[in-house]
Amino acid sequence: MPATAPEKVSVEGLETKWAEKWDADCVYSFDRNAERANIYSIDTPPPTVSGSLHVGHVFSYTHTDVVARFQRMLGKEVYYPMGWDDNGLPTERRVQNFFGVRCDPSLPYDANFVPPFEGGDNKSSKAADQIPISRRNFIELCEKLTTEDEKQFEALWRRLGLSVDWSQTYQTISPDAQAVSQKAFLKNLERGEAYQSMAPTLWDVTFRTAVAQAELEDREQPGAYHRIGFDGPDGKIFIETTRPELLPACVALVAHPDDERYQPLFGKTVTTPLFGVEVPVVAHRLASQEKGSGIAMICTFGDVTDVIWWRELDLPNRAILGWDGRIISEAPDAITSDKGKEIFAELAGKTTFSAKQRIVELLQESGDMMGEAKPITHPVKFFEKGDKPLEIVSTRQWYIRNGGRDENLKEKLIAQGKDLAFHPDFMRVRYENWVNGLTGDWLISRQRFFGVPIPVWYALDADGNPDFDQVLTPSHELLPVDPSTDVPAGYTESQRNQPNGFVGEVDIMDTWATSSLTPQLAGGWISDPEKYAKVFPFNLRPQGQDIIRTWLFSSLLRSEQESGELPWSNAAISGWILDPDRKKMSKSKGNVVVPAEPIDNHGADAVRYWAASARLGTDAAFDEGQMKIGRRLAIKLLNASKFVLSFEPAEGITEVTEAVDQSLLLNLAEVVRDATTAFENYDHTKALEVAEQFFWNFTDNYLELVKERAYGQGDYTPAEQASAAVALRKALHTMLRLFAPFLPFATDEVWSWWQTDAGSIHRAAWPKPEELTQNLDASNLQVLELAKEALFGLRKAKSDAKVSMKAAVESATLVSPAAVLTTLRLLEADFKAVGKIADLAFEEGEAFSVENVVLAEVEEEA
RNA sequence: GGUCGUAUGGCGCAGCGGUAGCGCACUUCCUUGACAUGGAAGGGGUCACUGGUUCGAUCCCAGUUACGACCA
Repeated sequence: MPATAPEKVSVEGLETKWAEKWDADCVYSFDRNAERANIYSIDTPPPTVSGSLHVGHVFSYTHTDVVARFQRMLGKEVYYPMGWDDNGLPTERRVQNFFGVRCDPSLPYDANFVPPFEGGDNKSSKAADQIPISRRNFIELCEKLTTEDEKQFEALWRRLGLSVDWSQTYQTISPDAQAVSQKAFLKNLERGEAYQSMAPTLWDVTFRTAVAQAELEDREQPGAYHRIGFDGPDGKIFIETTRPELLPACVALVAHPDDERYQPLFGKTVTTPLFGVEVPVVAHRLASQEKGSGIAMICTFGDVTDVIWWRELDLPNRAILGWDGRIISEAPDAITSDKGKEIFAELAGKTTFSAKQRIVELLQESGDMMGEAKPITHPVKFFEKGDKPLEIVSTRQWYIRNGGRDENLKEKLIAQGKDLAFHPDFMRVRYENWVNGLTGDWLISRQRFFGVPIPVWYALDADGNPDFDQVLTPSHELLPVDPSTDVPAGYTESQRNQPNGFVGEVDIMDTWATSSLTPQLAGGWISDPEKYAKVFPFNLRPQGQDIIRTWLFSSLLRSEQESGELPWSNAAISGWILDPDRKKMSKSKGNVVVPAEPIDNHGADAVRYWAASARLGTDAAFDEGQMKIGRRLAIKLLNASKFVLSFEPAEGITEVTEAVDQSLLLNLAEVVRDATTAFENYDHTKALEVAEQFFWNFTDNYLELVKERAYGQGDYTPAEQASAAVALRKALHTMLRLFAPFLPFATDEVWSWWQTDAGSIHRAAWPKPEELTQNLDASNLQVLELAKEALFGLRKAKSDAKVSMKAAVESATLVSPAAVLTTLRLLEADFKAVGKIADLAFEEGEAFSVENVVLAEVEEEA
């Protein structure tokens, strides 16, 4: 096939040219008519569109893309969709600040609503200045805003060369996503996997919402031990507490059962200072003998240990904290003394901070507190997005069973995890640790306004009080519903909030309740069951290691509950991008690199090369040096290809006859084998490495050695010339395809110079070793390596003589081990040509070298 | 504190039970016919530390230290 390479080749401008061409030719379109067995489907992570992109995204998405491209070339029909995550707090805040609105689900939908402004500076605006609008209006604004963000993301992904089918996209707040989320919940409810419960709940006072185990983090906080005396049967008993303000919520004192100091007190009672409440002294294994005085007060509720004690020891509930994090107005019934009631009345309405100050003053006045508070630092639980410590408040919440309280389910989930191929394998441990460490079911209700509503109503009794046991649900065809505006079957809107009527659930679902359904969302569980059957279970879930406990776990759980099967067969876990100081890149550290920059500076293929050079599960540095190497590779590929294609085989000859030419193809066949195995094992770095190593050997050694012959000048027969030219083309044809997943732009550019009828390289067949080795003598495998050794000797001789590689040589002797001398003699003509040697002798020796070099007379330049 | 991972030339990384490799950087050399966004030849590491297994360990095992991530 004739080739038409440009005069001067360049990597500049390839991104735009090829992104447009691929789009126009639908190179990456998914053909839904393919057989299931021949489909490779990817559960792409939906990026948070209201967040900003950084190079970490480029890194991990490239890992997925090289796999997608490999599978496509293997002949698989690749389902590679893109999702946009616009459900959740980051988007909620952005919409609030951008449009100056806030979501209030109690308001009706206003079809003609116009926001007060557009383009807020994205800094937090005051709630008082925000116009309250209905949930539907809010979601519409969200879609409006995120559409812009999605365009930017898509443009970047196209520049990077992700082979996504852009007709397959979804949004996590879209009506379809809401329907999927609600249907899955309703089915959980029908099967008894979702339930509501009144229980102590970790509560964020800023966001005024319950928080799940997966959203917690511990932070070291300053605190102080206060030494407080309780009146016991034989005098004062001192406890040390960091939360004296919870004294009115005290229900018991607790010590370790083995603690001899307190054993005599077990079963007796003591009296709380200030409030005069009689509380028992109890024993529990979780009480620490070393901490403080070894005896602690149990309050409802100071921390999660209090909850455990309260539950296991069957203690009363004397909660004193409200949803706003302030002391409630009504004192617990246990406080009966006038003095106690008086003090409590003074505390009511105070924040925990000022309540603590006041209590300490009172304790010091009454002499119940010993000395001053002792400052300490200790770990305190926070909502990962919050900045105030979590409180524990008793509320009614919705839960989904997750194995935290069910050993059978836990075992099933662990077993499912063992069937999932993690890449790298050790990442499974993180999943198992999380499952084994679950302490309770998944709290999925959130007291927020923006999100997917929990699709239920409750019947009201004759007094207008909700009967939470009478849950009213919509039929699946009506989804999505919003209980704050829609009406349950059998009721009318006029019955809302009326005695014997109904009330809509106001809570929304945890964003993970929707994100855990990305396989169902991306596959079209509701919207396109036919497609869903073709793509589910997915072949690949790519994701970060930090969200194994959340996204991976919850997705696996939902699929297990819904269909009893794994949602994917492979999970590819990418590492982090570290800045040059080896610190994790994150917005808060201010060390984020915007992805457009490296693409501008080095080109997409170069950036992809850098990303693809890092193995799955391994953190990588942001390394521009690596991108320069990738760029050099892409440029070299263009130049070498142009050169290779400049050699036309002599008319009608297609045979590769020369030993060194056969050796090249035999070696390449091994590389194809290795690269294929590596890719099949999700080891893309290995696949890249072997291809790259071969390529540089190809240009530096083989190409140099045979180019004189390929020119056809000198004493070469047409068969010898053609042997080189044919081998060069075959090798190029294969190497381009090996590089295609990594350098999609440069490879398709070269491909287009000569494979004019074959379409995009990205739909070409992945190379097979057999394509190369037909009619070859396998014993020639080592010839290329020998030639290389001899070539090194030749170059060293010239380099030592400090002359150009092209300096003419009158005579020289090639010394080599006897065993290979015969083989080397076959290459005499090539050696003489590349070394410009007039007279080449061969001689036996221990190692390869070139001796007795006599340089030709050089005419002195004037 | 627990779990997992990492520790190899200045930097970034491969590797393997038999006394170390690649790329960048560095030194020296090469001007013209694919490529100066190039080519060639070199120098440089007791493979974190301590024990153990082995004929032999950078590679296997145990422990220590440092760094990172996740969890508490």
